Amino acid sequence: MASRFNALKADAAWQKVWDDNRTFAARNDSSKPHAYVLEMFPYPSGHIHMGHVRNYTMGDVLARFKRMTGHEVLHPMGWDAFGMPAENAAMEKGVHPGGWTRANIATMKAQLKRLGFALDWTRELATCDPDYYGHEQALFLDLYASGLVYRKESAVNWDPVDMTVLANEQVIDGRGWRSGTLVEKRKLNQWFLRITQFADELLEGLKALDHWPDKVKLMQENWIGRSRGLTFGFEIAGGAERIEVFSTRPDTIFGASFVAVAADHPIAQAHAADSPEVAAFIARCKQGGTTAAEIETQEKLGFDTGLKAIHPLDPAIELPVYIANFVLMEYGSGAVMGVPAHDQRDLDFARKYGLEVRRVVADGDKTGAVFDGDEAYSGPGALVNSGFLDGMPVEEAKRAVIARAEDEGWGEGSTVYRLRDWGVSRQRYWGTPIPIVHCAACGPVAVPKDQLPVTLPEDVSFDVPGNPLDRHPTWKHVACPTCGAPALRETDTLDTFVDSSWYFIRFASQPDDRPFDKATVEKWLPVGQYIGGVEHAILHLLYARFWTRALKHLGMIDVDEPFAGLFTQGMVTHETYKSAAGAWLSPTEVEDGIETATGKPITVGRVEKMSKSKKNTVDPGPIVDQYGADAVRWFMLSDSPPERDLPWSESGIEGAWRFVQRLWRLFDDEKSGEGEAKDATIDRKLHQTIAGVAEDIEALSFNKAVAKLYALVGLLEKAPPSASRAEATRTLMRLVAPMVPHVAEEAWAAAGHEGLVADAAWPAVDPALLVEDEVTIAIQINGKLRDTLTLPKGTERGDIEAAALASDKIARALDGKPPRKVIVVPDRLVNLVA
RNA sequence: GCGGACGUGGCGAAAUCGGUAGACGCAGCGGACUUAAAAUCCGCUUGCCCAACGGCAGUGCGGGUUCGAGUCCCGCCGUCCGCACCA
Repeated sequence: MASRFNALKADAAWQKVWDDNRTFAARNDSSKPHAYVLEMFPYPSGHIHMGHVRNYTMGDVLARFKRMTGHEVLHPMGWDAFGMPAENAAMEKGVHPGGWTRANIATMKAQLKRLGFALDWTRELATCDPDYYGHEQALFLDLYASGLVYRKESAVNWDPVDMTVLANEQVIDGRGWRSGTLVEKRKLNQWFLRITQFADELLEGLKALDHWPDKVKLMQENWIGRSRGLTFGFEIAGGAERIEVFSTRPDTIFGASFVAVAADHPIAQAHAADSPEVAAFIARCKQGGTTAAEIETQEKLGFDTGLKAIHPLDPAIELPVYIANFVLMEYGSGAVMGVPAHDQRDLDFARKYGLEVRRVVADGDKTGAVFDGDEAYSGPGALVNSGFLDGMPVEEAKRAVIARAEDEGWGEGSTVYRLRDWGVSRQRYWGTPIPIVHCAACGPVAVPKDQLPVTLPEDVSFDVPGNPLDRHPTWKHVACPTCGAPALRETDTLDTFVDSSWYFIRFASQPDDRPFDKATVEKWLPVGQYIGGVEHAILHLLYARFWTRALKHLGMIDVDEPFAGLFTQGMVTHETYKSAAGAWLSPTEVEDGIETATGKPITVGRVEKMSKSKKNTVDPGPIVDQYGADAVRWFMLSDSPPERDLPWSESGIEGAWRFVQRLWRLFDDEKSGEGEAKDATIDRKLHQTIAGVAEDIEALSFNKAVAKLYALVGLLEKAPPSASRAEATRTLMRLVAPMVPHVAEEAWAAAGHEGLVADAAWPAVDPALLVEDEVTIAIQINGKLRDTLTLPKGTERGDIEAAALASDKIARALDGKPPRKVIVVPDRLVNLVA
């Protein structure tokens, strides 16, 4: 008598059992091998979205599987709780960022629990809790003491109407999001972490990360951007000044036709003092925001200073010196030589200002000095029109120029990085206060550790733009810790990326009196498998790697890399809908191509990332209530490979729900207990599935594991009763347990097992059952399939060939002519070349 | 602008080492069961040609290497992601 699986009831019951038994609490001192499975912790925005569900389901399957294969598993959860949205909510709704955040955490925690994740909630943390950020302040001061923290001027987006700093996100089409005014760059004194000191280590360390996606390693490599080149000086005609430039293409030095400096280069600044025109041009360069995309896509502008730079290899050549808006003060020395023929940006600039374009690298048979066209040539070739370099290939010429510069003393070979130091100052309230006091007499002074945490004041207002900490009546006024004189607290807070740069360490070890215990951390780290969105491929992951190395540098931890394995999952997407009137419609407002409210037909748009603006989001809450946690989890794992986008669909979740019911019927089916005969087909399929699913889960190829389980279930459903069928059905409970744990527990208990399936061992594989004794062999003529044969595995080449030639279809296709050549791949195919 | 990826039926995909393209799921179509519906079960399902046997084409586009290419190489096109103050 097949009953229905009541997901609502079973979900709640088993979740309570896991909670009551503290089934998923990790024990630091367990003798089992340790496994640390971590998903990127969420920002508490208010509700769990499908992306979270997908991310945490993947980690959960792995965590549960690791437990079943004998590991002590750490699978924690927490909250990346500082950030701008809380302040925006405060401005819009008049709520306190802290209250808003904590309410969101409560909501989202309940939603996560509803999905039955095997999480160790005893280690839950929120970064906005002083118990967390106080330890972070201590770590910041350790870095400060070791010289890894410093202060310098750096540009921010400035809204001149609201008189406030804007995040890049708050700059829309070059304008402040509230005021609508054009944004400017403004310099502020800010705190920086010396990540560049670790540039080389961070680059070299990538090589050891075998379980990271190649694309992420490549992106980090390009981001760090190590390049070897020549740093050299141009003398200025008739002056004492010298301009130092860096070039990765010193070989093209005879092709230089201008020198360009950044707007905030000292030479530009010096000339601004004498010339209103220069000052005006520099002011123009300050327009616009600070993002690389904005700077590099804006029109390339230059201003001829009238200065002439003397070519170091030929004093007769004088190059004009421009101030240019595309040269960055942060990279190299803030000045470049322009070689238009072999760099696209330089070519655009030269054509615009009518500068010489001289070919110095041969492009095939094009060797003339006059360079036509608007496409720079950056490929390989021999040097031409370059004096002593003529005829050398590019790499040799680079070495020759560097050698000569070092010989003659006007330059030297150097390595520069694209990576810049990490600016961590934020002019905002809802973040970790930077534990520094500014004293007129003593300068910046670290807050003594026994005075930590420096906590955020609760009584703040968001009715006017700007940083509430800065205008708070009392908070920033303190005595200098060194001399006792009246002083001011730093009112900037830390970038939230600092919070997420060590949370995985605090998960592993959480003493009250210090950030972590070294020995305990080393039991768990590195994280075995880290899972999250690819949008974090560079910044978060690089900062966390840096922070780990910095702690090692301080002797606080003996770990090089925080994440041994990394997986970046795709987004959850959904169709978009528009009403007849052209407004976006949410999926709940649409049924069968009709807008429910108006009865009018709708337009179905592209499948896109779920977003509020397109209204194509699906709230997991009601879906879980309707279909149960297992169906939602199963859907998240099915069909799409985890690194690719997953299109959410109503029919898809229904299919997943039907599968959970099918499983239950199979488990509940009384005939599975009957019969004594063995069934070799089932035995073989079962063991292939055990091995295959294990392999797929380890590789995070959940979609493939799902397909294998479907195939096994399909076979069992159709099979007549037998001992093999009964055993396979019982074994199946453990195979699906990591993915659909609630129905698995229910069936496990109903079958009379003691204990939980969550604590059961992964079934053992009989290797003898993994191999097939017969194989299907394809017979091709000229690579085209003409017939297939079933032969015993391991049949000899000659016998395979004979069997192939004996086929009627083959004989007909060959039309009596013997093949010219026969290729036999044992156990695979025969290809006859006619 | 720079950097990274992806592209296979109506849809999500599979093909792990260059060896039978489309496993598995969704949708669709036909059938069984039912007074009816739901649920469930069975069958079909890349396109074109053929009564059938079967044949031809086919993995974004154009070339190439190979007995054999979704897979390797060269050149395009399209889509998506990141770019340092969103998290």
